[in-house]
Amino acid sequence: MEATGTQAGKEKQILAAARRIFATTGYYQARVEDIAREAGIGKGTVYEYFTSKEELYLQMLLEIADSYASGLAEVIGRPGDLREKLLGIGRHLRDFLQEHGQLARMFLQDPGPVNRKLQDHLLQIRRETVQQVEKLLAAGAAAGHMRPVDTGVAARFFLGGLAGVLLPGLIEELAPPEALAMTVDIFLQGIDSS
Amino acid sequence: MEATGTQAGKEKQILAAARRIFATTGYYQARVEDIAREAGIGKGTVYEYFTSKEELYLQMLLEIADSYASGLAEVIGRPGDLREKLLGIGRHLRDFLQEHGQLARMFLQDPGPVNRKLQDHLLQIRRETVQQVEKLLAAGAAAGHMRPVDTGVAARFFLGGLAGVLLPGLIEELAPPEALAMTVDIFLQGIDSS
DNA sequence: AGGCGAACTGACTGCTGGGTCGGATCGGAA
DNA sequence: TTCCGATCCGACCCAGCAGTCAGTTCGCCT
Repeated sequence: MEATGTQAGKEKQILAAARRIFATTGYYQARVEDIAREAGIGKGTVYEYFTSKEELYLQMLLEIADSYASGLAEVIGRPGDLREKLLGIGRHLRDFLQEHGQLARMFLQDPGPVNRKLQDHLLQIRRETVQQVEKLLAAGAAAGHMRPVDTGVAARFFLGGLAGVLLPGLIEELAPPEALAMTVDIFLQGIDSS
Repeated sequence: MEATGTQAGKEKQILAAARRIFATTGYYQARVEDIAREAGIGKGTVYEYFTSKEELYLQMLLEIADSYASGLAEVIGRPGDLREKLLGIGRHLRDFLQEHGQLARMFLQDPGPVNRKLQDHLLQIRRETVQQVEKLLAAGAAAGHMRPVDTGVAARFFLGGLAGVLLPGLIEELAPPEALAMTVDIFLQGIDSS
């Protein structure tokens, strides 16, 4: 009764613990008992809320993926010019990586029964993201000053480049704060036609 | 005696089998027995050549990583202007992903005792790659027409962007052949100052 | 107080799979 | 042909852990 845990909150509690444990050890090395301990409950209780380790893992990743996707959509929806929006996307990605850095790499984890089920969902999110950026670029093209590059390639290049600049910051050394703006600027000049 | 396997060749044989099995199932799902079967030998024999599953895995990944790194250095060393070299890097990455697509994601796999030991080596390779590209860019800057962007950010942006354009081709749909050149062009214009 | 169901628990079970090892097989030297 | 070391093999051993379940505690109602 000392920890947070009023009835339905227990599920959240377990998910949060799972996030921490899975993030540090990965799926296979994580023991359900560790997650239970981290959540301050008994192992059996985990199975009152989730039918299996795999299901718990799935639930956790989907939750995170969805929060990322909806956050991104919100950022893109905010008013502003192209540069402002691209910066917003970058910031959103940066914040996400800061919070879920270790978990993010799990989206690229090895295949297997666990991830098979995730693939469709994650692919869907990725497609949507690319499409949203494409739409931004198409709008920019319509507004004039943009040379006629393939928006699909440009969108993927931009997103991949962002990851290339931001992700290493977590595993290598911290990316300087101005790296984000630089990236956007290089990209913008890259597609500019003025 | 039907398969290839003359003495020292057996180690290569096992490594090749390991590559195939690990690529399809990932580290944890792969059973040593499967690898042995795939290599056409008994499970015990695997342990004549490798002390453990983990060591076999490590050996395999390091081999691939090194072949990637040395191939890249060779490509960069070839004479040609900046555009030609960047294209070469892209082609090299594309070919590598085509051959080792599934394994490539393993470099980003979950943490744990297995990968800990790899981290330094892979980080080293990544740093070298970034530095080599930085050097190319610095040379381009010296040669004149290039605005003064941070070469570190630009290099990471370029490499990440390449991966963003090429990797999805494997998991999503095939990247069109011209995507590579487009990527390089966008990037080049992005850093151009003429 | 007392009774009841819901929530919780961790000792226990069964299985999976890494690593071992005694014995089989091979191939070349004498 | 015989012998011997090197190589190969897979049945066996056992540690680790997901999932179960019989028993306990909790908290609410009467």
